[in-house]
Amino acid sequence: MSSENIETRTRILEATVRILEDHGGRDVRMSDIARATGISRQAVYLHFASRAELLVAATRYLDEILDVDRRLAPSRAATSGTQRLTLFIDCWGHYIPEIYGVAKALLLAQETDEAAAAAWDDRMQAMRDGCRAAIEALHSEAKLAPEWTPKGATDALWTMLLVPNWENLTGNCGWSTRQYVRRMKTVATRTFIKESIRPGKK
Amino acid sequence: MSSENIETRTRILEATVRILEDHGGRDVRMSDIARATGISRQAVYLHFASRAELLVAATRYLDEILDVDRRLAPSRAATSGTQRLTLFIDCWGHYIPEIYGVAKALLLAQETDEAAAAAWDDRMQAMRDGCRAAIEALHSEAKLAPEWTPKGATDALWTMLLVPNWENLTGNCGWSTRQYVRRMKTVATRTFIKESIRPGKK
DNA sequence: CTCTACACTTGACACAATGTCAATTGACAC
DNA sequence: GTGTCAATTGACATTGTGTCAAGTGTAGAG
Repeated sequence: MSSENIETRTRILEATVRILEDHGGRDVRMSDIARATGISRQAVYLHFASRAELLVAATRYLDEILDVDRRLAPSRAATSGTQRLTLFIDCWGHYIPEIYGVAKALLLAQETDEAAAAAWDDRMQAMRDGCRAAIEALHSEAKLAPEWTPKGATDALWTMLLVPNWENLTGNCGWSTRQYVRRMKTVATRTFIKESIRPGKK
Repeated sequence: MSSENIETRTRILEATVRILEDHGGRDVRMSDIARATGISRQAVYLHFASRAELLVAATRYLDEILDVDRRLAPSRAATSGTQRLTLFIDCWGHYIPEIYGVAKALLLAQETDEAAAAAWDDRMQAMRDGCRAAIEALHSEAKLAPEWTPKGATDALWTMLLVPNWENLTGNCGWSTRQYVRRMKTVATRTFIKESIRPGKK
């Protein structure tokens, strides 16, 4: 039955997300996912053509559950560029830890797999759009620091917020999510907002 | 003869560095290195126990050639924290493109190999020391922005300067080395130096 | 001149993990 | 009952690392 089909597919995705979170996205084989789902390794291939396709589907599945659009609403509704920037960092900083396992797996798969690379790239471009929107908002209010063009500032902000940086700061440097959010706001505020009108600490 | 031995070893390292630079550190197999050296694949294992060991040796070999210590001298000799910070970024920004191929290969190997991970980590800790020295210099002159502790600022500066960020900015964002250096100085200066005494654009 | 040492070669193989293929099982629907 | 379809089992191709064993060629030592 087709509902069986879909049910199994969903069970695979659930197991994939769970096991990737557990293992931080590393050392998870197709056979591990199959075992966690309770089916044979080959059965996974009846639903997903390749490991990369499964990872991409798991990413989408997780995003649906986490409801990214709703999370981004506050930033989109911001009444100033400064607010938009800090609310975006808030949103992103709390989002990363929830997707980290799956994101890391995709990030690793990206090195060897075209499809995974494209999926990751697509995701990161969406994040870049959020950065650009915040920078554009600042720019249109003439609050962007004079050293920056909107494009340069977007590049810099985007890069700072990339997952490997979060990984380094929370993993190797021991920052908490709270510290990450607070300090990335500090970096972004100090770096991009013209000092004459810069607000004090949040 | 032992000199033959060392000569071959050096030829392998030369070929490794060359081929890694050519390929941006990706898709370089032991057999490719052997072919580029002009020996059999197995002969490479007579000189290096594993791919990771070869990559680590290639990194050291390249560092010898590039004379990292000499390059760092200006930053070390800086008379102010601000100068130390910007000279460090200068040095680092011009160093990365020269080591990128080998660094990227080590970075990729790191994901699957303990020894490569340790070697990379060691290298990055050395870079972190440079960051810490610059931040400490600022701190001791009371020029560090009040939002930051020395440790937090070191973490943040270190993370910003990591290789994957350079990769994203120069690769995906199209920044030149000149732009990278200039803009990273802007980010670091604006982020970490107390505004009352911050200098104008370099 | 021969013996030995040594770097290197050739070819075969173990090992992981992905992905493919073919034959089979079991359940449900008509 | 028969066909359909998901899933199973087991075998196999592939790719790259790393290991092993036997053989080649050269150079120095006796």
